[in-house]
Amino acid sequence: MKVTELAKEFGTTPDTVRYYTRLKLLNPTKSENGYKYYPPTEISRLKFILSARQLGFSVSDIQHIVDEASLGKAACPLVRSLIKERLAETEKQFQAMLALRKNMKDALAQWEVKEDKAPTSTMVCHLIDSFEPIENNGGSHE
Amino acid sequence: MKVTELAKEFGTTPDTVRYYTRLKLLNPTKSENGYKYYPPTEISRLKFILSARQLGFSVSDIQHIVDEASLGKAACPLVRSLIKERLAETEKQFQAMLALRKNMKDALAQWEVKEDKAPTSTMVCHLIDSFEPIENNGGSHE
DNA sequence: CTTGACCTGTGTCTTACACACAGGTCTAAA
DNA sequence: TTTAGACCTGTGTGTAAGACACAGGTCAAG
Repeated sequence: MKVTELAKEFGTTPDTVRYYTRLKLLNPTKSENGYKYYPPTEISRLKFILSARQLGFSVSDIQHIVDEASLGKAACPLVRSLIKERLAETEKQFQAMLALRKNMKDALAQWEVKEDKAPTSTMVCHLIDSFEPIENNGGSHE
Repeated sequence: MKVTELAKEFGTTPDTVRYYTRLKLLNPTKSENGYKYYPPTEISRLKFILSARQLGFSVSDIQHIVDEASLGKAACPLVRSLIKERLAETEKQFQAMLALRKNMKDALAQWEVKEDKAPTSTMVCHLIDSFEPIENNGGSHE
């Protein structure tokens, strides 16, 4: 399989496949014409990589996992350990996004009814300058 | 105020203040010794920038807003319009994170009870290879 | 034989800073 | 007075995961 075919097969882009190939995560064979061909083992490896990405592993994580496996060792303990880390990070980011989203929504609501004002030397935009996050008194969890 | 003082004042880093200064979002005065000093107007501008960042505006957005205001025009319409865009983007990312988080949690649960397996030529790690997202039959919204 | 679709390598761009580095400046203590 | 330490300067590089650009080679079809 050639790069574009492979990408289409899995709903990704040729650039992504080339990126993984640059990083030696994929190791296609080179034909005489200079083209890269991906044999079945590399095809399933791409599938693996894409699955891992969907599960929140970084490309660097995947490199470590693949390295481990290439030594013949079961990568499962590493995989379990990594996903715990990534999940914790994701949880943090998730909470941050939750807060951000609330701020944005609150701001949008407040602003719909406020009039425009010209800027001054100390004030760029009173909407932002005077925005007050609405206290969600305590929160429901913990 | 000097750069580190200013950063501390608002709970940010000197590097961040320097970054905004590089971008001309902040325009300190230069003293004879070469040091930059931030007068009150620049101090309130930093406050503005940090507030805007917290509301999800990109640094580039803020540049546009500041440009608009520096022409004496009210930036409010631009600000309202931009936040709608950013909120829509945030909403998308939020849903993506929600799905990712679920996938990660499901995977973690599935994996706790699965044994380790050595890799094969076509399988790097059976945990990832055989992971199946748990259908949340339809979902509650829409 | 030419057109167009594909391929190659390589390099740059993106975000919002963090960090490094060489060298200048200020302050307080020795 | 010297010197140590903490600050400052400009500039350049690194980050994640690709996207995009570009010059040039290859291939199938008309």
